[in-house]
Amino acid sequence: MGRNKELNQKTKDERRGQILSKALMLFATKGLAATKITDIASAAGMSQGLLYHYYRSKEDIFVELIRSAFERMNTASLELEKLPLPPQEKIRLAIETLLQGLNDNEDTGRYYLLIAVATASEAIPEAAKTIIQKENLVPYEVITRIISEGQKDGSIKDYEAKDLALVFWTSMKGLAIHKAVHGNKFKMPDADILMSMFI
Amino acid sequence: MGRNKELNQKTKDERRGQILSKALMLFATKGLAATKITDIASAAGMSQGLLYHYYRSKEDIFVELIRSAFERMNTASLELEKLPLPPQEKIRLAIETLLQGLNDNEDTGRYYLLIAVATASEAIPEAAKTIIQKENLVPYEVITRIISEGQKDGSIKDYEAKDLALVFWTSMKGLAIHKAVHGNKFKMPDADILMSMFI
DNA sequence: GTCTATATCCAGATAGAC
DNA sequence: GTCTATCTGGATATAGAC
Repeated sequence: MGRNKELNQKTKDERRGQILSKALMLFATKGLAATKITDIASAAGMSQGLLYHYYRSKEDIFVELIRSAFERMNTASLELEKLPLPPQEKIRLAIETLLQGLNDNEDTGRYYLLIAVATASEAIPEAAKTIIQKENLVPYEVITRIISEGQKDGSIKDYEAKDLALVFWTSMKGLAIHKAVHGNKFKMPDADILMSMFI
Repeated sequence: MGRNKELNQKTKDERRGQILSKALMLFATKGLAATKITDIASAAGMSQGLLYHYYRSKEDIFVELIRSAFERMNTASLELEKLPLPPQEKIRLAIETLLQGLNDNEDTGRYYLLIAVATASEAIPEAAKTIIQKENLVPYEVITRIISEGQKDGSIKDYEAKDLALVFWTSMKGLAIHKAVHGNKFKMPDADILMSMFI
């Protein structure tokens, strides 16, 4: 009995995961408003009606994805900061990991694209705006701290740390968008190019 | 008689310009699908009905803006290339002009944002896709040529010219998006930071 | 040229059968 | 859990009066 309940919960979670994955692709390439609930349902292989068994609305799905995107990005940022590496190596690792992620895992790029497009748009649910406002700064702050540390020991150039952090993230998001458009034809730039802003 | 016709045409063009300017702001901040035709009409101070006197559809307005955005961007690129300056000075001028434009003229940032978002989106009119496909490469090609020239005389670093051009433009578009979100709170980074990838 | 009113359509969400 | 059928609302575009 309890076992059945757990099993049901598990398959339900899996189903939700499928829906989220398809919705991520659609939201990233078409945006929230242009993505129809039927698009998501048919991409996930179910009827519109059934989709409402798993999510209460299109906006709920969107908010869930935004939450998840920031959780991944911010967790990764904070993990990076904790690594026992000198600051400039953290920056290099961040650049290489992000470029690699964009190349290898399609969802990685889509999460960044989703954040980039959602952050730029006013036409998103209030709940999503709240999350963005609360979470958006974390990666900037982490990178700023790493850069400041590297500037103290002289291993990172002496531009304003905030400026460097800004250019770091805007460049990454720009690359994510480009990747989303050109897909596999897109050859990653050499990480050294980006590194040369820092060292 | 002919004079009246000209005058009418002129005020009509002005009215179209007002509509385009308001639509640009809305499309840039909300996207095509989330922008309602009534939003545009009321922002331009007219009824929905009247708007259809000037444009046949919301998509027509969008396509017109895309066309105009690329015309500006590509003209500016080609003008830059023709200037009697050494290659690395052209790069520096491009960066400074773009950062300045983002700072001073609100529409400049919006045009870049419109291009960035439209290029990333599948949910745009076919006519817009055609324009993008045809025009999108011009700035990349111009910058690539300038970089190659600078590499011949040794004044620009020897990374792959195409990679450098890609990072150049993706960074610029990333900054444009950031500017659109944070508006006036947004302090431009030092142009030297971006230059340090090239020299 | 400009407005209000309206026809038409389409998408989000619900109801109810299986 | 899953589907089909349907209600409802809202947005595009048109018609017609001024």
